[in-house]
Amino acid sequence: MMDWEKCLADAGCRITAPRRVVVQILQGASAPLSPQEIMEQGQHLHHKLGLVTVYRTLTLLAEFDLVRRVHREDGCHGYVLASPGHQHHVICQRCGSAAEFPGEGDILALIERVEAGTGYRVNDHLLQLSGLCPDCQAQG
Amino acid sequence: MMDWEKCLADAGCRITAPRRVVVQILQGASAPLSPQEIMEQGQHLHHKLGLVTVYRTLTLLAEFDLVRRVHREDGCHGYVLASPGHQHHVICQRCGSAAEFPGEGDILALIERVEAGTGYRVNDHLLQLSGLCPDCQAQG
DNA sequence: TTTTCTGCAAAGGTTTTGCACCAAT
DNA sequence: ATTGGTGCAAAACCTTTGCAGAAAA
Repeated sequence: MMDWEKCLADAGCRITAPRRVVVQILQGASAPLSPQEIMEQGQHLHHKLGLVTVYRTLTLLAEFDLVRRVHREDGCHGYVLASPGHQHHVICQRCGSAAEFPGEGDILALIERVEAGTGYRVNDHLLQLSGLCPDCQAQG
Repeated sequence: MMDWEKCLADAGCRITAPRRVVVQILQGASAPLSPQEIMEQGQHLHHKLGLVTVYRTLTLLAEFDLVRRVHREDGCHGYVLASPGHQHHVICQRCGSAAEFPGEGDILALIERVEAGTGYRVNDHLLQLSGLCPDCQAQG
């Protein structure tokens, strides 16, 4: 239905019920979800869904850049659907909701300065902001 | 001897041999070390050093911002001594060495733009670059 | 039919907790 | 002497792996 299916199919991967469920849950999520959370929510749609399959599906989706992995304070990883061109997230410290922002321009300028200053060649970057979403700010 | 001791002592914490060892190992490290690695190296200085104590020491040091936690590809966390004002690191993907860079100026500008664009209030940020250090670039 | 995927069970690795002993103040 | 720290063992996690059965192509 969506082009993640084409993306997987072109690579010789099969479109299965568990994979559809994982994507569907992520599509309805406003915050990064842990594999555990994806399984719990996904079992309402496919009650046989196992945690191992969720992990394997997320790994697969991540290989195709269809999902992005973010670090959560609680130690496990969260996953969000990747929208092309918007590679970074702000995560609310209170309710966990996430918003994307485009930051490539600023980052590239920073990276150039770092390369000049340190001598390192920078291939990748991890940028994640945290704070309070508008709703949680209003609730004081 | 150094001011981390004063920092802990002022907070009512004791200066013990294991804590001295953890700090000493981190002082001699050029790359972020995992708790396991800190324990292994630290046991040359204090052979009774236990992994649990390393974890607790790192947690304590992190509370005082004396040490910074970075994410490693292998899933565990790495720790580096924090130098005030230089809050970010570039990590070499090949040899693991790390360099610090000051990026506050660029980051603050970015954060202001994100706050304006998303409505979130940003309290904290995680920025970590990875690439190749000068030595590893030279080695092809 | 053939190959891939799934799900269970079990293992692997990191990090945390409980508790008795030890050490810094 | 008190209080806090240490280290062991064991628990609690998150995540990965092996394998037989199920499902997609």
